Amino acid sequence: MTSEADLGPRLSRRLAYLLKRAMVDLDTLHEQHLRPFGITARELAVLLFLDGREPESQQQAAAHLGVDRTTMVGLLDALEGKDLVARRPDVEDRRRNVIVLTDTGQATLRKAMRASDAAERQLLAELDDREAAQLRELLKRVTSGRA
Amino acid sequence: MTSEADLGPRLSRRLAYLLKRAMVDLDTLHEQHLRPFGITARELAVLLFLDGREPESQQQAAAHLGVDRTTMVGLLDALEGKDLVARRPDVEDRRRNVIVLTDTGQATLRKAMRASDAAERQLLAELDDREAAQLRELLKRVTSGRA
DNA sequence: TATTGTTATACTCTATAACTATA
DNA sequence: TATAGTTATAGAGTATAACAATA
Repeated sequence: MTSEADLGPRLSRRLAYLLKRAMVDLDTLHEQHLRPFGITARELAVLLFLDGREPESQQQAAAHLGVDRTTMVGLLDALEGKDLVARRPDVEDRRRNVIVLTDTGQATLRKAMRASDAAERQLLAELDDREAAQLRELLKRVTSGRA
Repeated sequence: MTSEADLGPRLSRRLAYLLKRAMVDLDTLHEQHLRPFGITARELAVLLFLDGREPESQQQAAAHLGVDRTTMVGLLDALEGKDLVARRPDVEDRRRNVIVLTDTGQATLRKAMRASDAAERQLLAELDDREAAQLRELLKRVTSGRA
């Protein structure tokens, strides 16, 4: 999926290679599984983030998601164009837009999350349930150390 | 390192997030640890790849590494400019350049690999040796399924 | 005619600067 | 004066097309 030929063990055992390879493969799987819903993995992440929160302004959401506010504009343009989110003027500060999921957004989120779960399962197809949980747990500990 | 604020458990437990986060963190660590040697993680990968092989043409190397041949030109320009690799005209097919590590390239490779090992150890600082090996093994099995 | 290395061009992604409307 | 959203612009990074030398 990433490379067709052998890189040799010295390179293919490096952590950077293994992580990148897994990420690229998961990206490809997400692309396949999310295609029916017309959204990208990144857009799904935005929907999932908005769903679990009190309504926030564009900039608050952008800061939390770690994207630039100018990038957020385009991201929301796309999602709004698909009627998955709505921008509502903030009544208390009319400079701000409050971002909310539409009903369609809610429904799409539920279905797309099942598709994403399927993509993850396919990535981990070689592992049994205990090993899959172990991998997730180890990765979580690795990243949380530098929260 | 990646995000300053909490994303909520629904998002921060996704495999895509965990993998990307680990990769970005490792990139940052590599940047720090490799700075003294004046090379990037990607350039180190090229050096490591060349070291374990019979001399190959630019295109063969590019294909193995999964980069475009036009991208390879710039990559080798940079490495050649630092006197880490050399292009030698292939005596049997004068269209080709054979790529070899210079002595400086060999020495830099050895030192940079130790730095890369240190970057990996720092990424996995929260894990003990057994867990670190486990993570590596699980990732290897995940990716090798789609070789 | 096809292929290697190269250069020129275009495309994507993202960030910086500038504009507007509100505060 | 400062801030939220937006737009315009510029910068990396990479891919496609075109070119010169060689096969």
